[in-house]
Amino acid sequence: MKETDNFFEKVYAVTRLVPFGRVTTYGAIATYLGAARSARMVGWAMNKAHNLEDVPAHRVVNRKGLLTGKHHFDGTNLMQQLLENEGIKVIENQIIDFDKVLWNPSAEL
DNA sequence: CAACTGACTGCTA
DNA sequence: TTAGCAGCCAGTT
Repeated sequence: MKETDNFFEKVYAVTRLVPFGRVTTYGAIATYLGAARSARMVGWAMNKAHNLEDVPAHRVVNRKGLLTGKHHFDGTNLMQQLLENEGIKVIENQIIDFDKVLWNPSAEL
């Protein structure tokens, strides 16, 4: 493939470092990587990452706490199911107490 | 070769 | 306050 996956590689690394029961946003990761305006690229990285079991893409949601990417998972509510499995409450694709489960790499790291 | 879409975000009306 | 629009990078058609 490509060796310049530094950006994507970092996305995978941060996503994998997300603590149990916590979630992060595309913007948070993008900003942490220095590409605040490239939040979409994070989503693109997740698209490829969803093939990698090592990358908990279900812990990555948009800034509203909405499970925008759940549609990309195998099942229809697989992403929501995984989040609930971690103790995160999700209703109608929206994370409850999103501010409490939000994990900021720039702040925590 | 050119244009559009896409797991988003932030600003302006 | 809520709603709408433009900007960004990369991949696909």
